[in-house]
Amino acid sequence: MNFSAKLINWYTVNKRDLPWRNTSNPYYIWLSEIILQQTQVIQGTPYYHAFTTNFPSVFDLANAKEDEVLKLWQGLGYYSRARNLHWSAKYIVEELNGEFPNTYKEILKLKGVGDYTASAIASICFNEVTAVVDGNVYRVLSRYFGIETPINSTQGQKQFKQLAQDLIDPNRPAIFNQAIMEFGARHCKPKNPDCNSCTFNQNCQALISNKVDVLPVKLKKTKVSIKYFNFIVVLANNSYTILEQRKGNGIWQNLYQFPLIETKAAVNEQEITKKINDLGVIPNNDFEISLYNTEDIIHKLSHQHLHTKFWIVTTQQSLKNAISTTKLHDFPVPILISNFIEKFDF
DNA sequence: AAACCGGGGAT
DNA sequence: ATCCCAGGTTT
Repeated sequence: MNFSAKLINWYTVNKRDLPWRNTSNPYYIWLSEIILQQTQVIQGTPYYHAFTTNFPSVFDLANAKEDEVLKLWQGLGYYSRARNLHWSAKYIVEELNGEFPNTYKEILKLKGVGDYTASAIASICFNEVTAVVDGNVYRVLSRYFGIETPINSTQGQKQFKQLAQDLIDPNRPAIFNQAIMEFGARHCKPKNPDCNSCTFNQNCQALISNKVDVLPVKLKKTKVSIKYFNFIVVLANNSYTILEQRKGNGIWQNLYQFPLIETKAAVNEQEITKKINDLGVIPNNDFEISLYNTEDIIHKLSHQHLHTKFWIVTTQQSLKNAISTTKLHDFPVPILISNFIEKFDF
């Protein structure tokens, strides 16, 4: 039996019953693929249910406000996915008459859709013979064929894409693509794969050469930078506060937060008071300040560790652009802010 | 080619 | 503490 046939046999026995496997509606498959980018199934599944429930059709998603889409995406991370999802829904409605594109080439024109996602949708929904290459596929193929080309090099990306394209069953592209990903996720795992019970253990080059634990090869780890975030939690007349929307480049684009003062090092109450005075957030600089968390909250992102202080600033002044604290839950915020809102007794 | 973009699961 | 996750975009 060849690689493809063995793989599909494994899949028919071992596949999970996942929500998006019960549909071939390209809109739902698209939602699932965007949600699952760099996201484990266990984390993405609740969001898939939320989006299909709140936006049952591409028209519903296109008609939503961006804040609504971001709010539903809150906590999932990589928020450009949500913004691009919304942009693409409007594009499909306005430019394509609401009809989902049905070829790899046309699907690729959607924002937030690259080679992997276009291949996945084209194969699963339209039986186009386009091989997917995700993290699972890199791992399975690098091990089975003993390929040591770094998977995050330009050469590696081309090599593995071509190999997957050579291997895909042209008669069953949808099954093949899902099978190789499921096999990577469930059996050929990053750590401690069960090679003894593996259907490929007579032919796996990594197992034969004792290289299972070094494949796939990946270049360089990015180093983490440390930042110091001071959120100014205004509490005016015990019922109003201030939020700002993050603009421009950087993390959490278009999400909301308490006014942020970033510093180059940890600051004390005196220093932050001066900075608040300079900003002129509170009329007449008439406020009292206290630190909510005595120990910095260290919020860890892939490339940054955010050493965070929440400063509680109380005042009796009336503020412009203030919102009722009862409305705080309506805004899309980073999980760091959401956790604070849940804990703090507004 | 390298940097950037989140949050959480698995070990 | 480290690696990884049904990756894509920007610089």
